[in-house]
Order: sequence, then structure tokens, then C-alpha cells
Amino acid sequence: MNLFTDFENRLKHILLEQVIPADKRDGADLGRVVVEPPRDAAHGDIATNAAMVLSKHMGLAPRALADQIIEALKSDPDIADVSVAGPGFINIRLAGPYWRRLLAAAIRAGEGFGRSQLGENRKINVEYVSANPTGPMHVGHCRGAVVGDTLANLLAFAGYDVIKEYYINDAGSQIDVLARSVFLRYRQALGETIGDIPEGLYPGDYLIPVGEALKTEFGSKLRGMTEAEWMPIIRDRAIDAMMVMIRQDLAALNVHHDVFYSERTLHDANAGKILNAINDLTYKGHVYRGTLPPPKGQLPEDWEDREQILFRSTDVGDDIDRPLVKSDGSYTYFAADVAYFKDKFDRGFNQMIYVLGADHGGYVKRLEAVAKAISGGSAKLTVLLCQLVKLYRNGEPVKMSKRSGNFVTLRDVVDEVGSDPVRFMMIYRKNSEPLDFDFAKVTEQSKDNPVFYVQYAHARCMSVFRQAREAFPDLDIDNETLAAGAEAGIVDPSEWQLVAKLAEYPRVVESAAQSMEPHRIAYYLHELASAYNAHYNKGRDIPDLRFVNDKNRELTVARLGLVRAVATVLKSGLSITGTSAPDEM
RNA sequence: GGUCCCGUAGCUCAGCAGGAUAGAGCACCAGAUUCCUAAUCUGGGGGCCACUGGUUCGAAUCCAGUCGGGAUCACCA
Repeated sequence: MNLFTDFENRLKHILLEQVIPADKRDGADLGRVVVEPPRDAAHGDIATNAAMVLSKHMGLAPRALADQIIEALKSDPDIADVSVAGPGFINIRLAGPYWRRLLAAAIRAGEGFGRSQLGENRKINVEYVSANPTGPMHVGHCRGAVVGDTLANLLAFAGYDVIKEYYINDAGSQIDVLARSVFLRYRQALGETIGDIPEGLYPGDYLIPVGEALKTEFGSKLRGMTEAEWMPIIRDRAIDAMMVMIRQDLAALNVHHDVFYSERTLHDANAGKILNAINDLTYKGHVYRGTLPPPKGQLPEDWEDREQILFRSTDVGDDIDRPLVKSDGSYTYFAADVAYFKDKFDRGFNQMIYVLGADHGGYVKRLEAVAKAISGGSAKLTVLLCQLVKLYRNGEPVKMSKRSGNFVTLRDVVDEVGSDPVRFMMIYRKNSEPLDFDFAKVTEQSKDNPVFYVQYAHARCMSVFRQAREAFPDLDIDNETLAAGAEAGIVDPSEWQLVAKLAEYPRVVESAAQSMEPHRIAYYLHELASAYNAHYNKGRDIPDLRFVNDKNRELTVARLGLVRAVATVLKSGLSITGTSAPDEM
């Protein structure tokens, strides 16, 4: 039950039936009429812009029209008070019984409260992380992992059929480099002195166990082989080992994918997926053989014209055409991407989301071009770019060098500060905004840290239930009892305010899902926690407002209903963000 | 030079597809703990929403341009 859509429907019904005369119904733009929370709670519980939107069409001044609408609205028994304000806003104050029913409905819905059918069960593919399998994930991957995972959770909650996907870049030359680096570690495991890791190979210690595992499996057998012989063997082992490591890292962050999709399977000649995709593009008239114009501005020193197979992406919105086949005849990375997109499309996805780092900004247009060309415009592709994460320790920026293997890994961060704070911090910001991540601040268990604030509110809810059980040991606290109690027993206008905050949850879920902005969930949780804590504190000064009143069983039950609803929504939202809702702190 | 992101309080950021007196946290000032967890709460000061135009009843929000910060830029992956 969504308070706002509920009243939007009532309002539109009233507008059509009672306010707009028959001859004016055509062309009345009800689409822009919204019912929303007023900016200031003092104005009322809900507000609508209907009079301002329709005034021109009706040929009336906004406030005059508002008066008419208000007259009609007064017949609704759930509306306690309605008035016009400012340029023509209609502010509505709801009646107590409505709040009580709303709260009861929320309690009965339990964990389903806020769940939406917005997605209509449509299939949607969310691809995120997709870190190269050449080493452990570093902090930079953290943000995309959390944003993607949270967005996927959010969309699922909003009624989409979501698949979480990871694209394994296991086909490029970086994989050969990985294999050579592992071969070196293998020789090391055999007892050879390898000295410094040569420039161009991966120096990290994490490859040592991979070398040792090869020794265990093959003894010294690989040592006598040529690179061409050992390459495929070691490559497979190395990728597997890296992916095991990456999955463990992700699990530590509470990130779990449904599908790990290997780029190599696209390149596999038997499957012919890339060729297929290029043929498809060719058939649709998007492919030609030619040369690219040199880039504008400064020309790279080694620029030369090359004739290659190109995707005419400029026809579908890109700035420049894109090569599909290199001059040596092999496929570009981009060609694999085309095939990958086609594969998703063929698997029945009409919506694909790519969560990428800001350094991939230049990639967006060509991906959109692919989507347009392959799907003929029927598929919707959305790219979410996550801006950089700057790492600080005690206010000092942390220096990282990938070359020396001296970088802060995702695992380091999670092990040091814990998964919950990392996840919440990463989502407590718009993805298009750069983010400062300070170890000290994130670990600090204080109000400086929104995670603990929200979790604390949940723990407090649970604590209230513990208190209640002490006061009334035989009390039933199942949802139905509490819902019935709340419906009959609530209560105080100061509690309605908290119910009003709860009532926003379904709206927040839908708008966050629609705009693909998972951070809104985190902000909402903070607001709800704040409203709860404020109300909780009123009980300090005014004992009559406490949730547990050992002399009044009915009132206690009613108020426990409120606490239950708060706790459920907090838990629900926290679970979307992938963080825990502790019972005690 | 092209493209993308950003510019809102001293700091870090929200502002929900145009709406009312622009908000939160931190920091600062003043208060509240015989009380369901003070990891909390109440109150206060603090703003030319980078700038200039445009669109309209109405702009922090949309459009164009300017300035400033960041990312990226042809067979890499």
C-alpha cells in the first residue's frame, strides 16, 4: 500500500468526476499531477500540485481552482483537513483512522512492505565488478561492486526479475602476462632463484601459491615444455585460481553474482559467437571495411592509417566508428563486447545495466550504439559510472602503486573495517560523485558514521521488544496481534509523524529503482532512524510516550506495532544495501 | 581539441524527472542522562545554489554559453 499513489488515484478520480467539466476532460494533463510529501511537515501530511498544473487548461487562477478541488476533497473521510497555500499547493492532513489502517497494513505486510510491482517481473541484467582475473580486487573495485549489488537488490525488491552478472575478461593479452607471471612463480616453487620480477609481469605475492599448486600437480613436467605448450595449461589454472580468490573477496563484501560469464567462450571458434554477432551487425547494415579518421586535437606520434572492419556506430549515436577486427585479423575487445551484448539480448534481456568505473566514461556511447544496432532500439541499456574513490588514512591520502604490487586490496579494507561500514559508505553517495574513504572515519563507531546510526536504531527497536517481554512475559508479538493492536490503539499525533515516515518507504523504493539511484535508500534509512530516535527520546521527557508501559497492556501492544514496523523497514532497507540489522550493539 | 561527470553552508554531501521560507551530517555555540541502549536527543548561528543569458505562472533543478575541478580520448584490456 503506497500512501501517495493511493491518494493520487483518489485525487484524479475526484478531478475527473467532480472538478473538470465534461467538455474539458480532453487534453487535461493529469500526468503531471503528483501527490508527494510536502517540503515542510508543518504544511501537512501530503501535498499536490494539481491546481497549478491544471489552472491554464481550466482557464482559472491556480488558487481559485484549488478552492474547487478542496471542496471536492472534503468529502473524503480520510482527509482531516485540506487547505491551499503558496502559489496554489493543496496541503492535506490525514485523519487518525487512516494512519492507523496504514500502520496496520504495513505491519501485516511484514518484510513485504515496500515491495513493488514496478518491474512487472521484467528481466533485467545487472553487470558489475567484472574485474580482470589477474589479481586480487583493489579498493577501486569496491564501489562498483557495492553499487551494482545494491542496485540489483533494489530492482529485485521493486519487482524486476534480476540477474547479477560478472563478465570475466579472460581473453586478452593480460591473461598471457598472468600466465607468464605464474610460470615464474612455478619455477620459484621448483627451487629456482628468480630474482626480481621483470618489468611487465605481475609482481604480487598472491601468485606464489598458484606456482606451488602447479608444482604439486605437475612436478617439474611443465619446466621442459615450450611456452606454447605450457601456456594453455597454466592459463586455465591461473584464471581459475584468480577467480576463486575474487569470489572469496566478493563474498567477504557480501556480494554474490548469479552468472559468471567468460569472455573466452565468446572467442571460442566452435561457438562462433563473435563472428555471429558481427554477421548480425553486417546483415543489419552497420559494418564496413575502411579506415578511421585520425583523432582531433593532438595526433598520437605513432598514428597510422589502417584498413579494418569497422562498426558504423556513428549511425546509431556514437562519435566515431569502432573497429571490430584488428589489422592482424583478430577480434578487438570491443567485438567481444558486441557478442556479449547480443548474447544477453538473445537470453531474453531487454534491459541491461552496466556498472562501470569513471575511467570507462568514453565507453558509454559505443555500448549504447551496440544496444541500438543489435536490438533495433528495443533494448534499454543503462550505464552507471562510479566516480573515483580516494582513500585516506588519518587524513593522509593513501598512495597506491599497481606496478610495485603495492596497492590496497578490497580484502584489506573489508578485513580492517568490516563489510557493513564499507558497503554503507560506498552507497551513501551518488555514484556520479567522487568519494573520500577514510579508514579512521569509517571504523569510528559514532554518529559521524551513518551505518552505526541506522543499525543502532534497529538495535534499539529490538531492545524495546526485550523490555516489553519483561513487562508482559505472556505477550503475543506476532504481526497480526501487533497490527490489530495498532489499528485500535494508536494513538498520539507525534506517532503519526513516524508512521508518515514509514509511509514514504514504498515511494522511495520505487523512485530509487526508477532512477537507478540506490543511494536514496541509504539516505532514507538515515532519515527514518533519525525520526525514530527523535521519537524515542521524547519518551525520556514524557514517560507517557514510551513504547512500553507496564500499566497499560493495550497501549503497549499498539506501540509495539509501531516499533515493529520501524524495525521491519530498517531491516528491509539495510538488507537492500547488503548490510546487517543487528539485534544488539 | 572532442566526449562524459562535477561545482549547493567553514568541511563532506542530499535536494525525489521545475514548485512553498534551499536541507542533513560533521565542525562551532547553548542545553537535555534518577528515563524503553547518550552509538541518542533539543535549540542556535552560518548560503549571490560557480557565472551570464534563455524557456514560464515559477528554475538549485530544463536549454545555451562562460569559468573552474576531475575522468577519458584510434588495432590495450
